[in-house]
Amino acid sequence: MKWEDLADQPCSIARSVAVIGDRWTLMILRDAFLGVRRFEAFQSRLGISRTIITERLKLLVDEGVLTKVPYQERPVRHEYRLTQKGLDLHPVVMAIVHWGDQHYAGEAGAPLLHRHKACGCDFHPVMTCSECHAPVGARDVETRAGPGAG
Amino acid sequence: MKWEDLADQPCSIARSVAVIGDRWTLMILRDAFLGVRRFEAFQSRLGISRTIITERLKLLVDEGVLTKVPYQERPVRHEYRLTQKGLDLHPVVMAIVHWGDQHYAGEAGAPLLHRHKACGCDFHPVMTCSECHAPVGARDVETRAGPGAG
DNA sequence: CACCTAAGTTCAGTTTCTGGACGAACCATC
DNA sequence: GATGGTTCGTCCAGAAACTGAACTTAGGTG
Repeated sequence: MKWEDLADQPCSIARSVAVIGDRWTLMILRDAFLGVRRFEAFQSRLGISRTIITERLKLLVDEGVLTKVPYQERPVRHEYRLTQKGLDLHPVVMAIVHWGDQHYAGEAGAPLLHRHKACGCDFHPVMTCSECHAPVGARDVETRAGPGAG
Repeated sequence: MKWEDLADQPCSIARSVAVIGDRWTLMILRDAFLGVRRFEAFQSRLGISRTIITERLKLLVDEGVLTKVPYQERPVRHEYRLTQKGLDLHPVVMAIVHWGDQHYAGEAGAPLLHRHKACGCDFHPVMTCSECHAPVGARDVETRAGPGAG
């Protein structure tokens, strides 16, 4: 199987991974959630080839995760903003952060803290069931084929 | 910046992405959560180079996400099982699945359904605040440097 | 003996990524 | 009006990663 074939699999992970599943795309999304909006800022923060930045931003725009908004005319310059589809990735990003905090934070603790504006507390994300609202662990879930299965 | 430098960044996303952030590793983890345990099964399900399977399984074992357990002697054969650290990735995987279900499911619906054993319902994951237990959206969170910042 | 399984390894050829230079379109300063 | 700066890219040669296919190891089956 090749990368491009992932998008055609009857699997939501494969389809998502086809879009966001490489290292630099995930790092670009991290920065986007931290408020980074401009090409130069993505490039200098990540310190990687401009070619890759160009290509990844284009993919994310084509997929509707980011949108290109002009912030000045003459010369026209664009910035990249998260769309609603991009904002929907927030649970993915928070879940990855939390896993990193759990397993790779040194003695000093987490590099970043997240405060829930509504309650004012520093928090970590807890995955719960949409139906009964109880926390859900790996062993509490049974998987079976759905209507969109191949 | 290069791939290997990601692990040294003072950022939980970078550190996590250094381990799980490439397409094939994420696909291997998907299969692991679906109960796949053997080299041949990973290889034939993904249809990719055996070299990559070998390399990715080794990385995941070295990182403590999977563990190699002999399931027979003479000849000795191993299977790969998720450790607790691996099971901790469940929220990440569920968040990715949910995003795919939201944005890439066709008219037919989701390819896979997830039932919460405790309540018996098909559910989707909801990210909530560990402190006040309310659902958390992208705009409800404020980020600031933590004790482990660089 | 010939053939099969499971879990890898090896390797030549192809694809992708990297770092660095370059280009376009404008603005500011001297 | 020449020089330099900013922002967002493109282009290219070399390096790294990935692919497909054959091969290996250690046994099991008929």
